[in-house]
Amino acid sequence: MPELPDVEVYRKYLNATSLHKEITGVSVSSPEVLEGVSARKLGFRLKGRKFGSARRHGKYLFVKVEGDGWLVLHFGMTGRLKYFREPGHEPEHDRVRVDFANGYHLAYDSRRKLGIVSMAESVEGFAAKKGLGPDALQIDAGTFVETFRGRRGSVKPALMRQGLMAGVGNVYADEILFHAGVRPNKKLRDLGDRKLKAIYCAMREVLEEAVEAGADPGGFPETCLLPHRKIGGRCPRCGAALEKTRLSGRGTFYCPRHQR
DNA sequence: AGTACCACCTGACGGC
DNA sequence: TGCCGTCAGGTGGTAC
Repeated sequence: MPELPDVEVYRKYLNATSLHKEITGVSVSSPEVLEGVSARKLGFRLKGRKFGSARRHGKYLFVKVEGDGWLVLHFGMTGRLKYFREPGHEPEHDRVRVDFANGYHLAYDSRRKLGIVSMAESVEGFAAKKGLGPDALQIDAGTFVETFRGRRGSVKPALMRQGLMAGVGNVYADEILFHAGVRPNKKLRDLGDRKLKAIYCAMREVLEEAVEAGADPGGFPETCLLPHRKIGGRCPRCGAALEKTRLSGRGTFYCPRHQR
């Protein structure tokens, strides 16, 4: 799930639940998700401290640890957060858990363990180390056009390259191109500035609406691709059968009729 | 510079 | 019912 809108929703969730409470413990049941920090060290750095507010860059969530750097969360394909109290309510694949003095816990849950939990001294430093481009909701139209103009290759894989721009993943790339009326395998060198600007506008609209909808697939209007994004799905605008192809190894859906 | 393919890991689903 | 192949919204490495 977690692309930019999902992570933005997690950020709000974390802000609403987990700030300014003393951390009394940290347990790591799957140390494989830790990157560059041991379970012991993570506990040592968090215990007795509190979370300040959270930031997001692309698909990464950064939680300020008051007095000591940032906790970094990346969700891979199956990660999520859950704040809970009762022992029976912990999520099924609880990999790292933070305990608070009020008796509640924040769980980093990840079935496939493809995400990471780490610590960083600064958001900017971490983003630079990972080679992340500007955030997809922060980038301005001019920078967007310059970034993608005249590049080799197809438009969709480029939109998903976190080094060029951070935050867009497979599903939202399809959604954005659907709204912009551009075929995912369209070569960037064949797209003029006007069309790139249209893709930029579609991107903003799609991402902002997705955040508003709580990144809940059920919260998307029927006019979006997402509710129809499956084999046998039909274009909500013209009823044409959606095509499914593979691009850069990723499942890709589009309407053959008005994405050209 | 891009892309295809594999790997990481686990589970769901469809076909037989 | 059970087994098997395939696929899944992320990222990173390798080999063209």
